Amino acid sequence: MDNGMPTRYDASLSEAKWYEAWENAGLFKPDSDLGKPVYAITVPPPNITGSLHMGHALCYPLQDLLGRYRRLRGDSVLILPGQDHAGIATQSVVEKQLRAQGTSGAQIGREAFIERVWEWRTESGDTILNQLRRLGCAFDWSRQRFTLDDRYAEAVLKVFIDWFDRGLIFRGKRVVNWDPVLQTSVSDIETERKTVRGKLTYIQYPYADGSGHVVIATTRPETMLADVAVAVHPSDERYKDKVGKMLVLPLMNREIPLVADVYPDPAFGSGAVKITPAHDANDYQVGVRHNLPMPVLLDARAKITEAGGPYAGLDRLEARKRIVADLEELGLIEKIEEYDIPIVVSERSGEVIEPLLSEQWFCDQPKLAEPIIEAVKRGDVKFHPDRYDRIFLEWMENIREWCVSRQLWWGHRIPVYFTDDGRAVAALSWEEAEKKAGAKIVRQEEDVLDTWFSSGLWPFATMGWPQETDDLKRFYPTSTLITDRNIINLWVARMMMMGYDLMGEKPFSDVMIYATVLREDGKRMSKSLGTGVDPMSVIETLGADALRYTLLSQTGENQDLRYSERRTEDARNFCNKIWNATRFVLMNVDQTPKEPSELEASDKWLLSRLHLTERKVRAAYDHYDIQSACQALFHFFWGELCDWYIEISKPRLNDPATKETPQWVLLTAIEAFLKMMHPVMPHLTEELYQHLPLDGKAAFLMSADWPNIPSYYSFAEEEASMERVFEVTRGLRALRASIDLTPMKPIPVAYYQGALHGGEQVLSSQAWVQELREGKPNERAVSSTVAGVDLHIPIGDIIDVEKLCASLRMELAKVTDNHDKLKLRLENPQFVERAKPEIVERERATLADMEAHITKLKERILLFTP
RNA sequence: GGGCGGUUAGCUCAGUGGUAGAGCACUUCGUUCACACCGAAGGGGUCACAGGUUCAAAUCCUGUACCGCCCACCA
Repeated sequence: MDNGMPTRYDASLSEAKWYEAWENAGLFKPDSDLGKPVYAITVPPPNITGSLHMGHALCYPLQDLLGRYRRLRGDSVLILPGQDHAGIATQSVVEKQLRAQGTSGAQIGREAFIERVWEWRTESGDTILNQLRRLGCAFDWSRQRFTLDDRYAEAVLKVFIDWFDRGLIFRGKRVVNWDPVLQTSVSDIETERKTVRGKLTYIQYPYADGSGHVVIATTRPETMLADVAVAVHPSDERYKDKVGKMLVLPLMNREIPLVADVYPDPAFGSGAVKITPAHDANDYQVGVRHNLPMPVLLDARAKITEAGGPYAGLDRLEARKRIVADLEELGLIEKIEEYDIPIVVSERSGEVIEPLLSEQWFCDQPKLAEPIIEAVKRGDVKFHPDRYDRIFLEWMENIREWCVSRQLWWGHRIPVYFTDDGRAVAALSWEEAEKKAGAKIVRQEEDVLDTWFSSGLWPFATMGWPQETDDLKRFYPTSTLITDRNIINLWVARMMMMGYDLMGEKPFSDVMIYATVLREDGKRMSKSLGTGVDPMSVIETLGADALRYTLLSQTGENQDLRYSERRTEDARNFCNKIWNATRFVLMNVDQTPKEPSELEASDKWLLSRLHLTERKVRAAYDHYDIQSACQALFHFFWGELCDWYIEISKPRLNDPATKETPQWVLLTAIEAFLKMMHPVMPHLTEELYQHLPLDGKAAFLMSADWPNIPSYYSFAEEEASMERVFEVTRGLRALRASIDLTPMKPIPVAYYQGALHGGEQVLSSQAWVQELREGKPNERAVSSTVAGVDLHIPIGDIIDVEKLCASLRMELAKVTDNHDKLKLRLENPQFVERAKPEIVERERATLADMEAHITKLKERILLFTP
């Protein structure tokens, strides 16, 4: 009878088993039936340096959920995973390893270094992918891609060459973010803005003609060595007659001009700004406008160059101290103030970023952005939540050139070759470059491309582009992109630009932005601070499905999600509840029951709820509103199927003459529920599905169809009457509990007056009521009224009369209070006039009920008052 | 400086005009053969604040405060 199923669900037994079974059955690959609608996701590639964190444990199962859902709905689904070489992140990890071994990249050279990185990748690169398997992600591993695979790399170079030839990529001198430790330019996303307490130093720059001085303020005094001007606002009265004069740059004894420019804010400090074009993006603009020289003061390691004269060779911070001291000695320091300085820090090295003028490769994003803006405005690509439409558009409209070159080794080397006569051509190889240039090539560009350049091709390079593969034809454009909000601009925008430009079509239709997973206290999880929760250890103790449910059931339009392990325990309990309820059904059903011709009210009620649940869940999944789907499923299963239907049907199940109908209803409900729950809890549902005695079921739940709940399972009348029955049942239980003040045996008899709508059976099946009678008892009883039904439980004299009266009076006070308020409202002519008629009608009925209730309460109080 | 999100029960959050909801936690009761990772009954909220619109506001409008995130060239 117990069919061998233990009383607790053991996640560790099921999870590995079913994952392997699915994979062996080839279920992670798209259906070969070309007639089916397609659903495709190219999964955001995790870094090869990565290991799983809670954000991943949400993001990847979310994609798995969508894939599994669409599969059940009958689509041919492709979920294509892969990895990103993550240039700067990976290179800095390997550099660190080399340093620990007492060597460095510079020492072993480019080729040996790259070899080392590849070695490291094969060693530990697949860790995170295996962790995704552990989470149950049904991804098509046979199509797995890596951004440095040969074919992928060729696609990257082809794009570069194409854009170079079309003038969309060009070389230029700009002020970029320079990381002095990693010695490369870095993108804005690889930097972090902070404010630190520092000093603002006011320095006097004397006029060359001896007519006094100008005071400038700076947070980086050492940059003065490369100053080429001082700027003031043209409208600034204080300098009206001084513009054009020359100043003597202290310490360097160089003459620099006082220029008028719109950049300085006259309200700030003295209104005069020192101009260092090579080390500040604003100053650079001023330098360009006034055609000023741009001496570079810092080298790649942020040491002072020859341009710094006597300070050459010093580190910038050392130079800063010396310069302030020297100026002090000269009496040129006006004052030094404590000041909150905004600084930019490299995410990878932690070092303060130096703005540095250097020669880099740039991509003309403003040009590429044009079609994107139109597309989003047209609704070609939609964001979820939709507020991101505007945020995205705003950024696209203000987009700037993109520095695509990195001074790294790990990545796609820029395919630009220089000829002996100084020209640059882009080509796939040295030979091709010579042919293309018609000249001798002397060297190839050393820099590599920004990681985002290659990941921007992800939706189509993974499918074999630039070849016209079958996958591309079938699955591009993809359906949904799931990502976190931090990389909308850096990654999503690039995929859009590259997709529209190179494929002539959007890369995906929907972009879903998921919540940031925070700690329980609302703070960020930080790996370096050790405040993160490790998903793998949670999976070990509570199971992958419980973790998935925890995160997915909190996924909607919210921007943050607080993770609490307690919630995963609740989710585990839910798994167990599903396990045991199904176990109960299996203990009572040994073969497929036939669909009955006649249903009782409770059967119709459950089927009706099932029907409604299916509609809710489907709509919720369709709108990425996973939390509503989970809520509907939880409520249906625990609150309706378990709490009510199973209990109600027990007497019928125990009688061979009546058991078949509830058997069929239970099996129908369980099967449908498992299917709907499957995208969230794939392992548990598969395990249970395999036990179900269903004729002609699919080999795997994973490959089954979405449940078909016919609309004739909708029974409004039975729903309403059963709800009333439940209310009465709860009322009787409450009545029982209210007299349980003293030890009580089961109630021998309960009375009722009023229409039970077929609920007699439900009430008498309650084991604690031995007999149910219609009418009113002659003896003393406690009573209450629920849903228009009077309930009485005879009590003899074993009761605390005072306590009972007190609680009756409290109830009376409460009801009277509500009654008076409602009455007042109904006496207000404006309410009766202006409110919707059905509202007024309803309120009148409520008032009548309240009046009846009050009368009864008064009677009952009298009954117990001596 | 600009923009966005949030503020509802002890905790985590649903709830877009009609007398406040869920899960957990808490209190009391209960080991009747699916499940104690369970069941039953309870207690608990002037819906951040101030105005306004409306017969009616957690819900719509305006403003304020606090928390968080994003963007930004103030030395």
